[in-house]
Amino acid sequence: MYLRIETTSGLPITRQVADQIRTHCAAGTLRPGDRLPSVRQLAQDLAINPNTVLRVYERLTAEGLLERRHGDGTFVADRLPSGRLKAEREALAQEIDRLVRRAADLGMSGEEIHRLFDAAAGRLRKERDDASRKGQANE
Amino acid sequence: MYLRIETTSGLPITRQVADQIRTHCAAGTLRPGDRLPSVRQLAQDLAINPNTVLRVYERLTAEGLLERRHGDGTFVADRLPSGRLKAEREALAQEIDRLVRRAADLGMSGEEIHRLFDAAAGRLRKERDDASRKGQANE
Amino acid sequence: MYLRIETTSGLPITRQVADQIRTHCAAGTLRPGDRLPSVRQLAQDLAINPNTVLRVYERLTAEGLLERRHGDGTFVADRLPSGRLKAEREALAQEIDRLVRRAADLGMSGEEIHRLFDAAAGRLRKERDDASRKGQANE
Amino acid sequence: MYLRIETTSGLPITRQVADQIRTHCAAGTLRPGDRLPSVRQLAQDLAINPNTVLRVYERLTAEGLLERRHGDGTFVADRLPSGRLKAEREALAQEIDRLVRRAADLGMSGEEIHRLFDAAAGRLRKERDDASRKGQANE
DNA sequence: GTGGTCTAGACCACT
DNA sequence: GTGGTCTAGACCACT
Repeated sequence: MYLRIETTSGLPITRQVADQIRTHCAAGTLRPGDRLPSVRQLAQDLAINPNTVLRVYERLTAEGLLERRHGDGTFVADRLPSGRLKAEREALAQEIDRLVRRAADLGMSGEEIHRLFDAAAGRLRKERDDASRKGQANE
Repeated sequence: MYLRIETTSGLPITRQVADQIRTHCAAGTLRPGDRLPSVRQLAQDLAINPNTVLRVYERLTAEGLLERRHGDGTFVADRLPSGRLKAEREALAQEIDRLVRRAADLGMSGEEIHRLFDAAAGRLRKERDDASRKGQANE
Repeated sequence: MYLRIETTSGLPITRQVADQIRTHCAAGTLRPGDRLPSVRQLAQDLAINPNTVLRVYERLTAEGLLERRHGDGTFVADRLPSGRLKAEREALAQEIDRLVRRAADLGMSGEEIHRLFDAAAGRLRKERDDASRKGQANE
Repeated sequence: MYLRIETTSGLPITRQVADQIRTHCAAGTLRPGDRLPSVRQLAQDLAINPNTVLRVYERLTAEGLLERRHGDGTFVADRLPSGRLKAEREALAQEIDRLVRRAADLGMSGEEIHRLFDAAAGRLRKERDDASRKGQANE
């Protein structure tokens, strides 16, 4: 599970982390019963305060997405609320709307945007290839 | 100048409004010397509190993007800080990065994203066509 | 709305405060649309940390019992989740169960417990009479 | 000695177990020199972690209520701290206060509370009768 | 004024 | 080790 915080995005840290966990649950990268990193561990990985992670876990637990077991750890709920993937895709579509609107305001053509998309997709593919190759090398 | 607020985006209202004004200045939709809507007017249009608009105008004035003329109104600065367009395009590229990353996490292919983008672009074109046709009718 | 914290009860402060607000909502002492004390105000009244109050309001909002309006205040939700009163009465019955069990373990007779109940009820009646008389005097 | 844990009460498990042992010592159900269940046994009976039981025994030993004899077991102290029963009854009276207050907040009359109490007492009597009858059968 | 986010740190409860 | 509660305090966003 890759999580990352973008300081430039303007979104509160808690929102960014929660969104990404929601995405992973919807996509199946996180499955029912999976253990999440401990509060302290994730806080250290993301270089944020443990209370901030705790707040995210609390909210997602209230949403029914996670389960916290005292003294044991935090887990993806056994029975995920339904319709997650659809909701996530709709949220994504809405973000694409926003982005296209902004690109249009900047006077970019459709082709330019497609090119930016492709460049971003390429960068991501490369980044993840590198990561997995490195992972193999470590084995 | 089209401005809109998305309550679902998670971004603070001030940030959304400021970003859009910055974009318009960078793109040339707003040009040096152009008058912005009055604080009260914009607040009413966006259905937000005037103080929120005021804070945006203050912030953009501090950035050198706007000029407030006492008793007259708020205007785009005569001499815009340079490099705005480039900065805006870079910010956009970064958002596209984030979005592609999220789409990938949701298990979407590059083609699917392009399709979503085209749909969004189509919707926007239609919306603006309608708006301008309606505008002509009003003249 | 009377709220009080008992340090001897062993229950976390957040739980005590949340329980009492739930009770008031179920009983109708707090009605849909009613404004709650501000986070800072309630924190001061109860002599606890504002973050603690905030956490209570957050949880009850997630439960659908309260609504927070940014920059405005916290309110009882317009449409309360149904079945609150029944749930509260059941919770109370369960507590009475616990208490009777403990009294029995202490070797108290049924009559003794009834007498304790009556004494407690008398004390409370007197306390609230005094409070309302004082309230009238202040007018 | 009957012990039970209520997950709905909001009280920490350690507190619940310790309270009940204190009650039994005050009431004389547990007498000086009596052997308590082993840490593992009690943990198994209550379906909790042995460390949790251990912490309770440690705490009550520090209070002077229990004595741990290395390699032998845990026992009620030979000389119990004085005034236990009175303290327990006062704690109970305080809980009744809390409960009456909450019932009043829920708009219940004194009669209703008495009725709830009688129902609870009846249930408990039946439960213990059944348990002792079953116990005789086992002999 | 109102709520919201985040950090830092102490101490507790459960496995 | 794990999560949970609470305090203190800084700074931000919205009415």
